[in-house]
Formats: sequence, C-alpha cells, structure tokens
Amino acid sequence: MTDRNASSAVPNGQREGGPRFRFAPSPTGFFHVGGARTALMNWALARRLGGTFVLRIEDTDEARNKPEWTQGIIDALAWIGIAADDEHFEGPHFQSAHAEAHVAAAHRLYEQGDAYYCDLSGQDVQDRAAELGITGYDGYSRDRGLGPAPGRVLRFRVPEGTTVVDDLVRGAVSFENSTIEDFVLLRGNGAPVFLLANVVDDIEMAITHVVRAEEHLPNTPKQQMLWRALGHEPPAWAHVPVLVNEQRKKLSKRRDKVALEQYRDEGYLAEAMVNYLMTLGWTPPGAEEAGSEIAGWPEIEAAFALEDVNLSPAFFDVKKLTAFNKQYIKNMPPDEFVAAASVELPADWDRARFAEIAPHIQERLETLKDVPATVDFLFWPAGADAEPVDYDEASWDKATKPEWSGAFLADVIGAYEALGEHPWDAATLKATMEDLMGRYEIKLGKAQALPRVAVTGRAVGPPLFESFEVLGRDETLRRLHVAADRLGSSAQPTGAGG
RNA sequence: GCCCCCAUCGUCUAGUGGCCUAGGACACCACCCUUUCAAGGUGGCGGCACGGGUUCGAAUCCCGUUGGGGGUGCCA
Repeated sequence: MTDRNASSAVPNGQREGGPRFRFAPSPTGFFHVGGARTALMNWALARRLGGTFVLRIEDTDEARNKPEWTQGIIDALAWIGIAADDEHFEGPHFQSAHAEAHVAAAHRLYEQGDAYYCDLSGQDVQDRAAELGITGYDGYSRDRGLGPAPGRVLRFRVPEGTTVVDDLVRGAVSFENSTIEDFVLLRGNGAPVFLLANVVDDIEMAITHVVRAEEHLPNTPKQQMLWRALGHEPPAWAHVPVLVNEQRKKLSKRRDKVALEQYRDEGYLAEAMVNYLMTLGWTPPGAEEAGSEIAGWPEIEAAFALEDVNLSPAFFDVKKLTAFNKQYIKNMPPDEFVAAASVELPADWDRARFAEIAPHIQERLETLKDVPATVDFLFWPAGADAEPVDYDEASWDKATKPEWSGAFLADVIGAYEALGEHPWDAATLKATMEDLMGRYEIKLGKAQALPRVAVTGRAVGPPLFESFEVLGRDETLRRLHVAADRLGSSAQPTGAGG
C-alpha cells in the first residue's frame, strides 16, 4: 500500500496560475494549533509552487459561528505569517454563500440517478440496523423511487467496486465500496451536509490539492466518488498525521491547550511556534549537520514536501515548544526584543530603564511573559519612604547563613560609599567587591549572594553589578542599608559583630 | 463491532537493503566555564514492539501478532 509514487507536481485539472491549495476551517471560536500546522503546510506549498492558498470559512453549521470568529481566524493566520494581502492568498470565501450551488449539485446527482431520496428517520435507520444486525444504513430506499419531499434526506448511491485514494503522504489507500454506506447529501430540511458542500466548493474553486489532517481520510473515498459523479477528476489528496496529547489522543479543545491565541498571549513568539509546528512530522533539511532544528520560514518554505512527512501521530510537546521559544527570544535583534518585551511591562515602568537591563535578560527567558518578574526590582518604589523590599525568605535565610555575611555586607556598603564621585558602573562595582573578597577567602559566587537578596529580594536574577548600575547608586545603597539593619537587628540577641 | 491509518531513544525525528556496533533535536544526568540563574562547551543515559519469512545481507521488503490512533452523524 505504500506506493508513494504520486508526485507533488500538479495533477490533473490544473488551470493557469499554478496549483490551488485550500485551508477550510470552521469558525468555532479559536484557532487550533493543529489547524495552524496544516495551514502552514498549505501555505508553504502554495508559495513555493507559485500557486494559491485559498481560505474558505466553513460556516454552514449555523448553530455556532459568529462573524468575529472569522476575524479571529484571519488574525491568527496573520500572526503565523499567512498574510491576507499576500499575492498567494485568496479569500476568505464563505461556504454559507454557496448553499445554492450545493443544493443544485445534489439535485443534479439525483437527476443522474447517483442519489435517491429516503424517508427513514435517524431512529428508523438505527432500528433497522439493530434488527438486521448491521451498522449504519442498509440502502432501504435505494430502489423505492421516492421523490423529494419535506423530511426526506437525499442519499448518495455508492457504486460497487473499490475506491482507491491516491495520497501524497501515504500512497494508495483503498476502500471496499461495500463498506461504505449510502451517505446523506441533503438533510431532511434540504440543507447540504459537509461532505457535499466541501466537494462542491473545492470543485468550484478549482482546488488541485487537498492537504488536511488524517481524521479526514475516512471521508475521502466518499468525496472522491462525489468528485467523479459530478464529472471531475479528484484533486491530489494528502492526509498528514494528527497532533496528539500525552495520552496519545487527538488534541481536543476540551482537555488540551490548543488555542494558538493562548500561546501568543502567554508570550510565545510566532516564529518559534511556526518552526516547532513544522518539526512535527517533518525535519528541516540540514538540521542534523547544524545540530539544531531551528529553521526560519524561508528555509522551511523552500524545502517542505508532503512526501517527506512522517506517518505517525505526533505529540504536541509544550516543553520543546518552550525550548524553541527560548532560542528565538535569545536570537532576536536587541531592539526588537526591547519592543516585544515592553508590551509585557506595566505602563508605569520606565522603558528607558528596561532597555538598559534588557541585554542582560534576553537569554534567560522562556517566554515574554517572564519579563516583568525578572526585572521588577528595578521598578519598585524607591527612596526613604518606600516600602521595604519584599524578600524571598528562603533566599534571605540562605544568604545570611554564613557567619561572615553580615560583616561582608557592611564592608561592601562601606566600600561603595567610599567610591564617592567615582562612576557607578558595573565594572567598578565588581572590582570593588572583589577587592574585599580576599579578606574573607570567598569567591564572587558566594559573595554576591546577600547583596543580591538585599537589592532584588531574590537569590536569582540578572547579572548583579549590571543590575546595581541600572538601579543607581542611591537606591542600591539604600537597599543595602535596609538589609544590613534587618540583619543587625535579627542578630542582636547573640551580639554578632564584625 | 466494522473500515482505515500507524509502529526507530521518554518525546519529535534521520534512516527508502550493505555507509547503522542506528544519527540529530528536546528533556534528563555529569563535568567544564562562570557573578546567581541562564547561555556556551564536553561527555553520558536511552530506541529499531514481537514472531515468521525474502535476501549473501534487513530498522529498511512481505506476512502475521500485539500495541496505538483515526473514522464510523440528517457535525465540520
């Protein structure tokens, strides 16, 4: 069955203008990461092959779909680089606008004898199946010659034989037509179902390549029969594996975090998301030699091929996504990073001050959301009447544990104050502290512990001396004194001294 | 139940009969570097589901088993 000889070259029915791909989401409220992945694949192919990416909103389920969902889809696509104003982009088209064509096609099928009406209700079908010991519809009305009437559904007359689906990623997949029931085309109320609408629209829009998730594979033989019955050669099909969760179940919005928007809001970069999504089932060329799977869109677009897509479901691993995100943040141009990170900052935080510390935190972040907590100490109220530093007590305890800590802190304060008019810069601050270390026979790693907790409240953070420099002489010394006082008073009982 | 798909380290993958004593990435561990945390460097752990074939030779081809997934709507 793995006859993967179908080429990615345009198959039959190509019209001028190159191959036509399509992405046909239904507007259900948010954009699924799995949808993003298939959209990206279609986009890569459409652009490289000089074709078109058609966006079609499948909004035929009136029960749930609002105009804003459509805008949400367009925004989400734009976020991952699929721009509506790109020359390869077409749409959005709305399926609901073609309802008449769908119905007309159904009638044509009926006229041709490829479809017939049936007056059984869903319950009737179930009852008969139970009685006959079979599943699904048994073809009860096939030869009853019923005409259209309210309440009657129109069913496709599945022919005998075998239907072979030529899939670009899986090869030839064959289905025994006898296992496919006469499926519904028009509901009892006359409304067309997805299977039909989808095919009619694809034909109408001259789609040459249908690239979608594996869950649609079982629908494909039915759609292929429809294409033929409607007088057209089917398009090239390609079913890529689904994305699964840690339980290996298809990602679902009910139990899994699948909204693209959510990742965006949580500080993930579009480029990282795009790159990661494309590594699910596929590897950018040269990744092995480079020792990295990080690849920009141009590279991906130039190399992506359906034939190279892996066949098994892939686990959407947020940990790996996060690792990619960290890489991308680290590699951002500095000014771009400042701009992106600033969005996460409270309005009253001084942007200029943030820009000073930015280079020192850029390689320490997993997401943009981590920015505020990393630099917050620079924006705490300053001055004599400011609130006391909110120390992380565990860090404080550990930093004040060494018996020399209090004396060392006092020395640091003394030395820093002795700097007088000397520039308050990181290099000076570091050298000054290092001069003191000899007396205590400690290394910088230990020496900086208490000063760090004193000024930032925590045991970890951006490089210390740079932080002191950005914070400024007055506030740094003030916090150092506050800590010394706190240490002094707590040490009082045992009369600890220098 | 029935139909279809799939099966390489924990995860994502490279691999299309000999280059494989199976390579990379993420995660994890250790060490180095070091101003904490990161980053970087080095090393390590860890896999071809099982059983039959075919072949001089199989992770790669065939069959079966087992396991996983998807679909079975008058949803899309």
